[in-house]
Amino acid sequence: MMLHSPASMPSRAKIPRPTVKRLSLYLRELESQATSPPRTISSRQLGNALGLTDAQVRKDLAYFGQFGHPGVGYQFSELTTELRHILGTDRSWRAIVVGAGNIGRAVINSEHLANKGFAIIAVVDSDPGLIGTTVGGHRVRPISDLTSIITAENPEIGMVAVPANAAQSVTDELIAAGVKGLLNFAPVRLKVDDSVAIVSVDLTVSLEQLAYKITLGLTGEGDETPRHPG
Amino acid sequence: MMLHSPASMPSRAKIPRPTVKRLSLYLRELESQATSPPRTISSRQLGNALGLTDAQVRKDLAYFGQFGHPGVGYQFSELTTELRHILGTDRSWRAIVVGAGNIGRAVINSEHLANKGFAIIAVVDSDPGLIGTTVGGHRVRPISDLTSIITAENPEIGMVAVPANAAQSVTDELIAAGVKGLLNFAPVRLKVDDSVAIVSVDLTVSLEQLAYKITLGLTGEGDETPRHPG
DNA sequence: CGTTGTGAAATGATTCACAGCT
DNA sequence: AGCTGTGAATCATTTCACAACG
Repeated sequence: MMLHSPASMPSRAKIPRPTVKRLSLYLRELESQATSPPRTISSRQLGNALGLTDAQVRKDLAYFGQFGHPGVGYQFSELTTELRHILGTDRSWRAIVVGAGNIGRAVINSEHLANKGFAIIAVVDSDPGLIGTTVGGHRVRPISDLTSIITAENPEIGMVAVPANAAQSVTDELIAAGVKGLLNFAPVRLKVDDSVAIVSVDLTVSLEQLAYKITLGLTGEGDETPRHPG
Repeated sequence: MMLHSPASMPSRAKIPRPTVKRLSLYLRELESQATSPPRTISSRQLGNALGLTDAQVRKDLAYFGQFGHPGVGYQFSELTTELRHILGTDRSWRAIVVGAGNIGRAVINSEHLANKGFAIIAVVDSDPGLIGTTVGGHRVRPISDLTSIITAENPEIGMVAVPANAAQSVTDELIAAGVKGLLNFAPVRLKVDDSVAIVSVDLTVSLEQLAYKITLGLTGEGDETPRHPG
């Protein structure tokens, strides 16, 4: 089974950053149409569903291989499998959640996590009032156990769901203990050496983007819209 | 007082979409350094804090006016005020939250909302088990009241925090009732006419992006990193 | 002198357009 | 006929480099 890592592939063109985000959308769309026939979908159909051009869809997919069938389109099952493989959700991931507050609880209880192969192996918090309580089937453990938990269980992912002022120290601990990636919900830029991948979700930023768009009368989703429609 | 709407400005250059996201980051950084001196910050300092080049910072800000002082930099208070004005968070916004599940509760309880001028005017849900309960000081009301609440209170924003299969119908109702913008947490692309602004937050997409980055060994935040560092 | 604001150059991403396969 | 994959062209964004300013 081939991996999509630079070393194991002969040498692939550089992937535009926006492309990877769209791969998630392609997969989401395919999965939402999980109902049986048709067994194939064309780049035009897939693009229409997401507000993208057919050329964009084909170009994105072609960066990773030749999954399509000329005259036919893309097979649902084949493309779904490929996208999961590219994105890495065809394997299982383990995550430790730091912070059992509002956001932490929402993430822990999200059924989407498990569906995508993400397993929460532990939940920790610094609040004595939360430690020992149960959240989504997980007993909240003291944050002082963070390093020993990671050493023992070796999760690849740390989810930072603590207030902004605690985020950097939590991050430092997670990295020192050996996590490979961070999902950051705190509204700060985390300073890290380049040994770790980061994806951030910031509600404040999203709200400001929305306020900006409303004020200017910009409509639609904006990041998924063809630039030259027609 | 000038508005940053197309009609009221003499005619401004087109704003790159990535620029607006960075404006939020600039504001976030300024606010996190709210402690007194220094009273000014240079484009280089601001860029360094966010992993951006100084030129990027200056170019972004220059799209909206001349806020800097040559030889000095940008004044904290002045730039903060301007950014809030551009992003629209110097006025107040009202939002109705649809869905009092995991995500809905997290959003409602987020203190950042109120800090940024976003007021929740109502929470509705379709689950009889939730209706009547209190979430973050708000009594959960039946979703059948959605339209009448909007008609009466006229919130600009609807927050869609319902399962994917309910998201489109909720959206249709929100738009018909007159909201101007949507913050969508459901993992679907909402189909809307172009009378409404949308910003989406999809945890599944974020997780997949993270899995992809870890698999490829990509490090850092990726969307905020200078392309030609040095 | 250090720093901004900004054309011009360089880089990156999207769309076009069409050869080639089914 | 319908569709993919892709080089070439177009469009968008970032970086460079420097004049002008305090």
